[in-house]
Amino acid sequence: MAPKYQQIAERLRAQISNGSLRPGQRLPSEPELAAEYDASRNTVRLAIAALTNQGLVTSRQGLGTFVLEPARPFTALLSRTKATPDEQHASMSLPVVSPAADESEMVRLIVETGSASRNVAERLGIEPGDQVIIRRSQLFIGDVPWQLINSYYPTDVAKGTPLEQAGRIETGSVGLLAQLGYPQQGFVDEIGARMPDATEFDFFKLASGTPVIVVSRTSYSSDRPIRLTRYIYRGDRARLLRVEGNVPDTYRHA
Amino acid sequence: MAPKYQQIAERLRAQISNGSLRPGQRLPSEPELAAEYDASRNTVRLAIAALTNQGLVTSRQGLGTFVLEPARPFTALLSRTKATPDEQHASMSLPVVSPAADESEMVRLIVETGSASRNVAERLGIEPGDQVIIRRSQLFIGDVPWQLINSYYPTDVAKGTPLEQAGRIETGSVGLLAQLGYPQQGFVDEIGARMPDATEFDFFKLASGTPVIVVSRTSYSSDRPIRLTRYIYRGDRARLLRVEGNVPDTYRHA
DNA sequence: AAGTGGTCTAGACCACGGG
DNA sequence: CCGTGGTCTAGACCACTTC
Repeated sequence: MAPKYQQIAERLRAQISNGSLRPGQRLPSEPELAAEYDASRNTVRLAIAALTNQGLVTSRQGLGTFVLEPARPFTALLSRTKATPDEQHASMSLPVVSPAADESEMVRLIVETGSASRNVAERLGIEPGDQVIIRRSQLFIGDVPWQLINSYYPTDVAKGTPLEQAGRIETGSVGLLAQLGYPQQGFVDEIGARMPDATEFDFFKLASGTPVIVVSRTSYSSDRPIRLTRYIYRGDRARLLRVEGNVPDTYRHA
Repeated sequence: MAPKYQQIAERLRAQISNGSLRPGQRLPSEPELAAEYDASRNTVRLAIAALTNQGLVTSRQGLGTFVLEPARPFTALLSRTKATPDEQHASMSLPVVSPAADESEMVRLIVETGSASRNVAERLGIEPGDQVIIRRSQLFIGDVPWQLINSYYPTDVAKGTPLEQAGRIETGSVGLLAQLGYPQQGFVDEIGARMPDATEFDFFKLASGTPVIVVSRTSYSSDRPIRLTRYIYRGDRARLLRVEGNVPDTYRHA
């Protein structure tokens, strides 16, 4: 015999998946559910908490609890079959293939100096606590928060360069690094998922229970790491696409 | 003024991050915390639920609530600079680089026939509901559940072949497909993250709040999809590694 | 003002794990 | 046995939204 709150959650889940509770629709209020299932309001709230953690519903004070729309994922390319390495590295962000890349728009860029955490130091080949120059960007597609980008540069690479200033880098940061004597010759991507921190939670307006995907790209020039870039996406709306070998052109799953 | 349960959560979070509560250590019991913070036990439980959802602690009935060990991630390779395409595709699973691949061990393989979901059908170029042959594997590293692999084959490809039988494929499934007239010529990877379903939750013995990473690989032969393989990892212990261009050999971050 | 979810209390009994 | 977390109740008051 499953606990009562799990039974209530199961009934509501079933109503959501069979369509009798549609996306956007309001659930019965907590007192109504309590009466319907002969339970206390706290027990009903336990059931709703379970559904919230699974990303099925979201509650708003004063309004009610609503079935979430299934997320339409955006897709970012990790590689392109036909792009030259230059093209592939020119853009600061990973290219977006769906929907149209034109909608992409950067709205905020913060440049600051900080000390390297253990993880950052390890990848940049410096000591934890060493100064690094950090460029933080927030990108939107239309008005939807799409990704956070945090780039870390060793001080000896970026000190006294336009990288230290806020504002767009006209030639692209890869081009600028090449001009500075650090042509990008390769990179390593590490891909992981975790629960968001408070900043990420707020930026993406996440529902509780939604993870983020993190792509950590360490770029190298002549065997020396020159940059670490972290691309952070909300897990429920991002798909990373990678193509290898010959595949038909019809792989663009919406 | 933040709600009391958030204040309690914040205090406990601070004790965890500053080391006064160490990984593996038991938290004070719920009645003790209630007394310490002059709160009811339900309020303490709200605070603990918040920490659980963030993957910081886990509770076990009859024992207590414990600070989780920070996960030591395993790393799987999405690409290798020096491997030939054949080497790269020979293994059913993505190669593990850390720790030693020798520890990898498959313990369970189930082969069944089912009907294609919308997502599977779309990628295999068939109709939803069409029959597909499904091979499900569970892999461990040592005795740690490491990944789930679900492979979907169109019936006209796999019907009457060893793919339909349980048991290892001696030449590797890619070699077998080539013998059957479907040499693998390319693939598309789609990478995403989501919260686990019940099967995944049990297999990985996940704590509430841990996402899974899913790599969906569609393999093509002569412009025709011949297989869809889903590699499912627990998000807190998996890192996917991808190398492009020339990088030093020291990128093996433990 | 009325209805919603958010927070909180002070109890109760149950299920599990270890001595 | 006892102490742990798991479930559940029946209230209360607060904060937010809409009318």
